[in-house]
Order: sequence, then C-alpha cells, then structure tokens
Amino acid sequence: MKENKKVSTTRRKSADIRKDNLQLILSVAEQRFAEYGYNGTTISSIADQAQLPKSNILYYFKTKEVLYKEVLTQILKIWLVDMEEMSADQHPREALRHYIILKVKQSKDHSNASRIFASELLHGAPFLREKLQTDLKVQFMKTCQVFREWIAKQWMNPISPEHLLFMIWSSTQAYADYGLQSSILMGKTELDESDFETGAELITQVVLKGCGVKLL
Amino acid sequence: MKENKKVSTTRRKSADIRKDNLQLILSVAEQRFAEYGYNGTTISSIADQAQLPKSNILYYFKTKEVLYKEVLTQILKIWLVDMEEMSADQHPREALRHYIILKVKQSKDHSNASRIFASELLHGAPFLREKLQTDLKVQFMKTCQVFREWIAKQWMNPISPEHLLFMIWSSTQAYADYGLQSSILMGKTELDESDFETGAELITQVVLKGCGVKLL
DNA sequence: CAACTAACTGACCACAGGGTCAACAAGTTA
DNA sequence: TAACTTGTTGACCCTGTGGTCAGTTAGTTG
Repeated sequence: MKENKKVSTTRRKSADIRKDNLQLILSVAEQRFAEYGYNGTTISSIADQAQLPKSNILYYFKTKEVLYKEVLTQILKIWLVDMEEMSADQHPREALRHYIILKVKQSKDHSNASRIFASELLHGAPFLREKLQTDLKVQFMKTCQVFREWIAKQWMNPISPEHLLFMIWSSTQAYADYGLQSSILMGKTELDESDFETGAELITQVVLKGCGVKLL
Repeated sequence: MKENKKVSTTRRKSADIRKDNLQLILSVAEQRFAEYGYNGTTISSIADQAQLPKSNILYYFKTKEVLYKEVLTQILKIWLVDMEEMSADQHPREALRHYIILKVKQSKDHSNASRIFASELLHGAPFLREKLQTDLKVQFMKTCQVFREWIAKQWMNPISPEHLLFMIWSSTQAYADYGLQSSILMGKTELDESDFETGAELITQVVLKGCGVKLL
C-alpha cells in the first residue's frame, strides 16, 4: 500500500497509466460515494484515498458529476446482467432461486455499487432517470413477461409480476442497503457469510411457496 | 400561500409563534432532507421554502445538525409504533396482514420520513446508530420473539424470525424508497392508491403462504 | 407604561469545495 | 534527439454555505 507509482523504475506506457489511474479513481470513488453520497463526497477525499493530487482526478474526469455518472453507468451494467438469465422455459423453481441467490450475493460482493444505486433512486434518480426509462425498463418488462408465461403455464399462481419483482428486488437489495442496520440489530459488527446464505434461502423459500411454485 | 404571517392583525402569543414555527420548519426540513439528503440540503433552501429568513431557522435550531437530528427523532417514533401492535396471542394471519398493510400505508403517507430513514441507514446511520442499538433493537427483539412463539404454536413454519422481519421491512419500505423507480418502470408519473393496495396485498399473500400460515 | 424577555433579521465572516490554469515532467514517434 | 502528445501538479479563484452577531421589533409582565 505504501509504494508510490513513481517508485517504479520500469517505464509505463501512457495507455497503461491511463487505464490504471481511471480504474483506481473509479474504484475509490465508488467507495466514497457509497459511504457518503454524492454531496457528501469531496473530490479531495477521493484524491487523498487514491493518493493522487486533486488536480489529477480532475484531469481524468472533467467534473465531479462526470465521475459520478461514470460510476453509475458501470453499476447499472452489473445490475442488469443477472436478470437477463431468467427465461420462460426455465422452471421458476430453479430460475427464481438462482436469481435470488445471485442478487443476495451481489448485495454482499458489490455492496458499494448496490448502495449507490439505492441512494440514487431514493433521491429521485436525478442522474439515472433516462437510463431507467430505457435500459432498465426494457429488462423489467422482459422479466415481467417471463413471469406471465410461468403463470400461464400454471407454474405459479396468478400474481402481479411487477409487484413480485419489486418484492424480490427490495428484499435481496436490503442485504446491501440495510446490512448495517441488520448487523446492529443482530448484535454483530458485520453480517457474515452464513447470514447472507440464510437470508437468500429464506427469501427463496418464502417467494417460491408464496407464489405457489411446486417444490420438488 | 401569499399571506405573510405579519399580515395577521390578531396578536399571537409567543408560545404559539414558537410552536407554529418549529412545526413549519421541521416539516419543510423533512421534505428537503428526504429529497436531497443531509449534505444536499442547504439551510437557505429550507428557509426559502418556509418563507422565513435563514437567520430565523438558525434561531430555532442552533445548527443544521441539530435540526436534522430532530427530524430523525420524530421519524423513529413513527417508525416504531406499528411494530408494537403485533403480539403472540394474535394469529399471524391477521397480525402480519395488519402490519404489512400499515407499513405500506406508512410508505405512502410518510414517504419523506421513510426515505430519510432509509438514506440514513444506507450511509451507515451516522446520526442514528445509538437509537438503533437501543430503541429499535428492543422492539426488533420483541417482534422476533412473537414470531418464535407463533412458530412454537405451529402457526407458521420454522423460519428465521430475524430474516423474515428484514424481508417484510424491506419489501414494504420499498414502496417509499423505490416508489419513483417503480412508477417509472410501470410508465406512470406516480404510484396511485391501487398500486399501494396491490403491493400490500401481494406482500401479504406471499409472506403468509410463504411462511406456511394457514389461510381461512 | 416601564422593564423585560422572546422573536426576528440583515450584514457579515470564515472557509470548504469545485474547478481553472499555466508550467513542467514523462512518454511517444519520426 | 527534436517535436509532439500525454500525464502531473501547485497555486489560485470564486461561489456557496454554515454560522455569528448586534441591533430591532414584538409580545409579556409587574
């Protein structure tokens, strides 16, 4: 952690420098934005943590807003991937379980990204509205359609696909958003592996049974 | 909206003035904090919206932080009330339904409060940690105990009370936190009465069935 | 009504934070 | 290695914001 980039004696190509620094900045920025929100995060604080001068951050990202949007964009990509996997020919028993487990895992492994996303929505998605209306909506509607087909095949009870998806989103997402609250309430400093597992399993069970999906 | 407090010819007692202004400021502050978060909210903006000079706000609340904490305190009170109603001698069929409906209603009627609370948790509860560890935790444990007794009575399946409560919280809370996202995805400008109803009903059904609570 | 307290407010201040810029260093290329 | 591009940085600026304060007005009380 101590070594400075300058210490390296080997010459680094411009392209590499650029790639590395962009990556470093984005990653540090993600942490800070997740913890302190957009307004609560200062460029200087990002700079400090990345061990770069503030000016250097501004060299790569013209403004704080640009940097934030870039972080958001990366996050949305991750967010959409999992949903794509569900398809109507899979049985909800496996497909939903798989999706729920993935989502909880994502809450655990990409907690920062999840929280930024949540915070953005919470405050009216000022930077994300457009993306929501296009990319996310498309995927949302596709997934609802999958649910509808499952219902038509009588693989699950006839319930509102939209609200079901909201329910799955929020309860899985909660393991990122409210992980801290949860750990406090359970008297721990942090949720551990088994908490995420138990959570994912419980959500799966409740959702499957609750939707009348036949278990094996 | 146009009349200024000064226009009133009737004399107002100091106590009344104080009460009214405190109320006004707290209520406006709640809106702003919900929409823009702690750091995104300026005292001036609160002042503008309340049609009071900034100095006047600072007269009633020494600092921004004091004001914010006051808002939070009020919110937590509201938040805890509903949970108290559940007791072990009620049947989960009615008790859970009742609680879920209340929670969703709260998301609708006190969306601002809910969102501030969520935002606070999201960012590590810097101002709320203590309260969580005491007040909320007590109520949390009581409620988990109620669930346990239901399980013992075989009124519901043996599932983790903690995680079940998280699931109920997050999925009901979502109607405040992600109400905007939901409406965008459903192609509306705002969730309407029936959306909240459908949501509450769906959550209730899924939870009850999912927990193996016998329906009538 | 006089003395007092509570409510109110504009002017002011300190300073943090986003962003600019000019100069310089390091890599690239012919 | 010279000309050029890309990366790096400290000094600087300006706006916005939290907060102070002294002076004023409006209610209270003996």
